[in-house]
Amino acid sequence: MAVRDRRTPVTRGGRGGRPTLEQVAARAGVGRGTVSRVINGSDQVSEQARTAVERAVAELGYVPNRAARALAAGSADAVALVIPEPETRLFSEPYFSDIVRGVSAELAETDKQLLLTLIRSPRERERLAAYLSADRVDGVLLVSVHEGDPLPEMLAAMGLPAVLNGRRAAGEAVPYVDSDNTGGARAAVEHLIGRGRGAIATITGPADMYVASCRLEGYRQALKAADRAEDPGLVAVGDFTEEGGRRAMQELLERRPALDAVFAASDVMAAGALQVLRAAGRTVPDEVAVVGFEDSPVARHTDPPLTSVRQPTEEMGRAMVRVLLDGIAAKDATRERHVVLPTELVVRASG
Amino acid sequence: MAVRDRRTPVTRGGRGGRPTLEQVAARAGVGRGTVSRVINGSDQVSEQARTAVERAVAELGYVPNRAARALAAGSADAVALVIPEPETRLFSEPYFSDIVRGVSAELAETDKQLLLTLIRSPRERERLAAYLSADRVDGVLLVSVHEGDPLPEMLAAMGLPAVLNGRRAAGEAVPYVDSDNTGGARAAVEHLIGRGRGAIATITGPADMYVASCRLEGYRQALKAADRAEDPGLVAVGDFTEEGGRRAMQELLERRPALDAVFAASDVMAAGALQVLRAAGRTVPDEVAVVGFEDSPVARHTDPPLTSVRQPTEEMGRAMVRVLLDGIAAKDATRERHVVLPTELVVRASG
DNA sequence: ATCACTTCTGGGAGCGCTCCCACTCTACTC
DNA sequence: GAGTAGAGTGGGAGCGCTCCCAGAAGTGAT
Repeated sequence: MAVRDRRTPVTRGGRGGRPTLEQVAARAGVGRGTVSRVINGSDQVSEQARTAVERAVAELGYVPNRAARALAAGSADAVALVIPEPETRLFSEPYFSDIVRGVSAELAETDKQLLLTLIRSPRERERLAAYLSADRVDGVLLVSVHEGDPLPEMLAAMGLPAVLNGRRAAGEAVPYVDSDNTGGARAAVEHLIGRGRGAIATITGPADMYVASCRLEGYRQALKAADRAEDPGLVAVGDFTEEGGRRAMQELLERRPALDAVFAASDVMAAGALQVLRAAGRTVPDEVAVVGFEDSPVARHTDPPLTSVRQPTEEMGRAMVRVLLDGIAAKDATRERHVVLPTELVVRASG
Repeated sequence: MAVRDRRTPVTRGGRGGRPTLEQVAARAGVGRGTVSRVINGSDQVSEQARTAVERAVAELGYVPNRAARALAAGSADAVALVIPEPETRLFSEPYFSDIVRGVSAELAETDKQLLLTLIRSPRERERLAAYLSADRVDGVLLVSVHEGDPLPEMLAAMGLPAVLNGRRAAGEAVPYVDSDNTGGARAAVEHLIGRGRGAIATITGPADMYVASCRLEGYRQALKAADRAEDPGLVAVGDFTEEGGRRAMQELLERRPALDAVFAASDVMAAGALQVLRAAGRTVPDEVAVVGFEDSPVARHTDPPLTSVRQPTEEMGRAMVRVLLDGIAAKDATRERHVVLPTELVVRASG
């Protein structure tokens, strides 16, 4: 007689007695191994056994227990989406929502789960690594990591695959998915040139942000391609906020009153610029054309609606997952996994 | 000789050999049970043992293996945030972002993980229940569930605690956290009345949505409280989209050209109304005052900026988690868990 | 019929925890 | 000094899987 009856033989904690793999095996008249093989799509199973198991699974409504599987297999079947959330409420931006949608969509085709982690304090940041290390996730998607953030390197050291959205700097080593910021900016400015604008100003993001420098680079490329000299007086630095956009526009107006176009490195800054232009009595787009970047909802609600550069945000989310899964599968080789997706200019009334 | 050397004694799959509870026990010179007790904060541990274990944990950098814990304890230490995502890209709305932030913030204090699940097809919807049932989560947060959706009842039948954000209908039985839609609408309309507006129109949401009827009810209450008769001609039905707002405004203008105020049940519809008013040559707020609902970013970027009713969205997220954890803890009693949070009127230039 | 493969298959062992029983101490009480 | 509670503790059993090793069955060549 076995010594086992202090606990009810039925499942203890969880929701009602879900069937186990063992029960499926019994019902199908096969061994556990065979059921496991069928569940995991091994081809080392006879058709007969397969059908028997599949029927049993259906009849019992069997769903594998994730924890048990993770424990036995040593993998988590989950990836984490980590979003550092500094003072600004970055996550509120539709940009992130779109990324999440893409991620979720692509992940739905796997049976991996999506674990959402917002980091809102340095303390949480520290605990994160420990959390992630405890065999809880197979990989990490990092959104909006800033230059100098040690997280990617920490993950790499732990051997945890990771993917960034956006490069932290030129020559980013960690796998990433980015949009073609330079090309997008260039297209925007070329559009302005094509419309006959002569004095095209730009409001950039902070100089130490790589996106910002890419977009500025695009602006320069377009000017150069059109054989125009670049006038430093037409470049003002913003900080990706509306207020920053206002200040920068003010500055530009003072320095170069004759400007007839502005390319802002973000829609929000463009919105700020629009306000200043109006206050200064300049009509948009007649006297000054304005183009933004991102094609956020804001762009549709400014007056006039903003011409802007659209990023394939959702697709970026999807691509991130593909790159990550790739990295998880190839566990060893740190093969170059860099994806840059094209942007698209959306022309509206502002320029 | 034991029969165990076909597999390396070291951990197999996962990232490098993380220490196990057993190793911590050995190092601290205690049994597994004691370590477990310390980790889980039991008070049945002597100070001496506790310190020894704590030191060992620190020295080894021990982090409990989640899968093992879940398997042994029969609980998942995770909750799912389920977001049905119909045609409209609901998730992009800042509203959801804010909910997520609240949820995440509140959850960070527990050691539960947040699992994000977007449902974008009926097929995914069907698979969801099976997924959730496999002991994968301890509870479910449901965002934006529509009337007639069987999900909450399915979860209840499975014994899985769930919390809704927003009621599906009056007398909602499932635990929920909602904002005071009626009160918010009432405050908005009272504000309009207080500013001396005489013919106050309203653009409502779809009649079959409970939120919509609540906001309409608030409109009515305010009129009644001011002893004003309600004019059906001043009520137009929208659908929470910008286009719907435009149509409704058009309709109102045709029916009641003399109206001098509009309360729209959402900012987006208010934005649409604003466009129509401008096209019709009406100045806002001089000739017509406009108030929206939600205080979304759109409200800050319309021209003029929109007076709107702010919901404590992030706090709603937090409250949802609290209610859910409560439900998980009290596994049996389906005690009334209904929370309604107050709103706040944010006055801007539009009315 | 025999041997060597190849394909399938059952089931033991073990993943790292939590639970809980049995047991050892201490500190009181009478 | 025996008797009775606790308070603390160790460790066996088991959670539901995956892995992998032996074998059983089937196939073809000799």
